[in-house]
Amino acid sequence: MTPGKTHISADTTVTLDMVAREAGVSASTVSRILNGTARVRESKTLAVQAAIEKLQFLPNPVAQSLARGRSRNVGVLTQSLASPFYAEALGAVESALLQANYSPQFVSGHWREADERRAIDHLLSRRVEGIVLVTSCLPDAELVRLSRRVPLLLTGRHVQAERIFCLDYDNTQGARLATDYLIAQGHRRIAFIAGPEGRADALQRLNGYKAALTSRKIAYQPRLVVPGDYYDAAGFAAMNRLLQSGVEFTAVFAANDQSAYGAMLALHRHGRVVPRDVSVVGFDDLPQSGYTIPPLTSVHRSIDAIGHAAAEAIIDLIEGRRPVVTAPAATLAIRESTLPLHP
Amino acid sequence: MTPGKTHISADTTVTLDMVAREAGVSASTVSRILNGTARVRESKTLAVQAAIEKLQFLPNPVAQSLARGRSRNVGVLTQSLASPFYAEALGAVESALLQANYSPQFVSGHWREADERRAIDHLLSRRVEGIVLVTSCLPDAELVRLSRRVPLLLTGRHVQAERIFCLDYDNTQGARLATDYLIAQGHRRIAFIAGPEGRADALQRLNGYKAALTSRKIAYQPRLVVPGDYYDAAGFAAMNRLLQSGVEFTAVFAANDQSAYGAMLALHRHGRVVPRDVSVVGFDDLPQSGYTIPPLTSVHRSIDAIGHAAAEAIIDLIEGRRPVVTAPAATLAIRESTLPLHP
DNA sequence: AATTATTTTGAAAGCGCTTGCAGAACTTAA
DNA sequence: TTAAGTTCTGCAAGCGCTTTCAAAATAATT
Repeated sequence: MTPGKTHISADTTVTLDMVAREAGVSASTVSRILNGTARVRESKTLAVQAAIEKLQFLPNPVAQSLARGRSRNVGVLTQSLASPFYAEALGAVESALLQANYSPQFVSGHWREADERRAIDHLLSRRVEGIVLVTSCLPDAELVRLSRRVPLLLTGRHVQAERIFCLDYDNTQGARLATDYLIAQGHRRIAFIAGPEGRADALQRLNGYKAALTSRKIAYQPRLVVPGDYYDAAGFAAMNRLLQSGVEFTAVFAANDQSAYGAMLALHRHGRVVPRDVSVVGFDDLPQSGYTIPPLTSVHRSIDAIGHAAAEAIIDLIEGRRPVVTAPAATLAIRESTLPLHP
Repeated sequence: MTPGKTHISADTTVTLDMVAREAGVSASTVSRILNGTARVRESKTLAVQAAIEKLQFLPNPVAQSLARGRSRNVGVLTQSLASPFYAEALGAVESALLQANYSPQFVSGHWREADERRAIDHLLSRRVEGIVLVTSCLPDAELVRLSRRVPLLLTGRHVQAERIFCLDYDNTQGARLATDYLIAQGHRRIAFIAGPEGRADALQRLNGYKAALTSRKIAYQPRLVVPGDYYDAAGFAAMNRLLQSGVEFTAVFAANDQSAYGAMLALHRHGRVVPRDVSVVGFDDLPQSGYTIPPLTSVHRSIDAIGHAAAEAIIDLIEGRRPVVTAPAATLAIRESTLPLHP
């Protein structure tokens, strides 16, 4: 193969020594130039750069990791790569991490403790220097224990520990915002489709709903709250239950957009028109939600900002700094699934 | 810290030598036991296993990679982690790869050549042994060149080369299926909302649409075809154009589900009821599509199966085998967005 | 011009694991 | 019991890079 001006070079891997030889200097010098860890004579720097260019040298990060004793890998655990909500966050985490020259290692836990544990072991064996937990199923104690091995960035939940930083994205306040809005529109009988039991963020959303009600002196009615699990199917089922139970309500607040989609379909099936008969509000503001019929009013948080913040915080933690990040506050994207009660 | 029976051990990293010393054997022996690369006396094996257990030893994959000259990393390039369609495929790829003891390295290209190139460079520098390209923006020649460095698994497009394996997921046939169905329902004026220009899969879908028409002796009418880009917004705009242009049509086939969502909203805005006035069919069958209003008829392919197949194929390629995988054929998920023309 | 303080460099020793090679420990055959 | 086979096992040499240490080169002082 003739050595051509190819962007992608031939198969033999070029090593640092080869560069050193080509440039007529020692390996140490090349390394120093590469890492900027010491002054080097201009002329040599130039020669080395030329050699690198000529040989198309790419340092081998595996060897670097081994020599430095640092992997520059950070684990990113998500429950499901396929969830539209998390997917967006991951994109943000990825770009921020890459920018800081860390390599994200994505793994997923499928909402199962055992899977999550296995995934984390995988990350540990890969010598990650920190882990971003985009929600976690594991008990607090286990996370605390894990944090002794490697710093943790946890979203959606609060666990107190030296090396755990929790990025709260204000579920409570978001839920309040949504409920307040419905109340302001004159609604009094507001149903709530809950998230999966036992998950902190789901609980927070429920609490926000309750808080809004009580602050406006509206009695909290357990009958208006139906269980869900954040999936469309459960939202559908929940709304059916609600409709069949005969409780009166003029609005529904769903713990997330997917539940809201399901609920809207159920309403549609029962001949109830959104928003004329029932107002619906979701939570997450998926990109999708601007194109449902009708477009869904939803609690919005910049997932992108959250992802970036998470990445930055874990880097701070890894590098021994105290993270100073704040997740942006929730806002309400008002669209067409809500209407004042008596126009 | 008292050495307790913790799942997660203390901070000092345990090395193979420590295990060797603890078990009273040499490092080589430990290595051989770990890798099963040679017979070892039963008694030593036991001793080593005990030592491993006691010290909670986890081999350092970085060192392994360096020593073996193999990373066991495989790159997975997707255009957008956030796309609901790809996210699902990634999950499948991940699990298959992990199962075979490879580590997926996800990166995204954002549909931009430059970004994709950078992402690939990142993968190469990470010494991946193969790359799964869940679609690619790069020109054929570049992929061919890349394939000389590392085997490639390409989906959504066909490029001929020694170490490129293309996993076709039958866009043409899927589009035909959808169009045929509409025709069978009596529709003759079928509009088509296209995908992004220049992308192979988008073109294939258009071709499938055309093929179905001509095979039924229906003249292909360019006026019925409007451009889109696979996003909801474009689907919305496309339908508006169609409606304003005044062409008659009783059904629409959108190049993907997201376009269909946008189109349905536009129809809704114009007071056209789906499916009574217009039948709509999508492509991809996103999980979402069972919960739109009305639930969307869509071309379905098991993304999960595709992801698995892709992972297996790239492993075959890496390990020097010829992949023998076939993507499952497309089927049509018939739901409520379509109706016979004259019931 | 002779010293001394600085700045550059290279040699060499790892990082934690794998593996070719050859000697040690057992077996089996004679 | 001894020679010839087999089956284990340890030594040592890497894998490709970083980094310490001390020598070499250069610059600053007297």
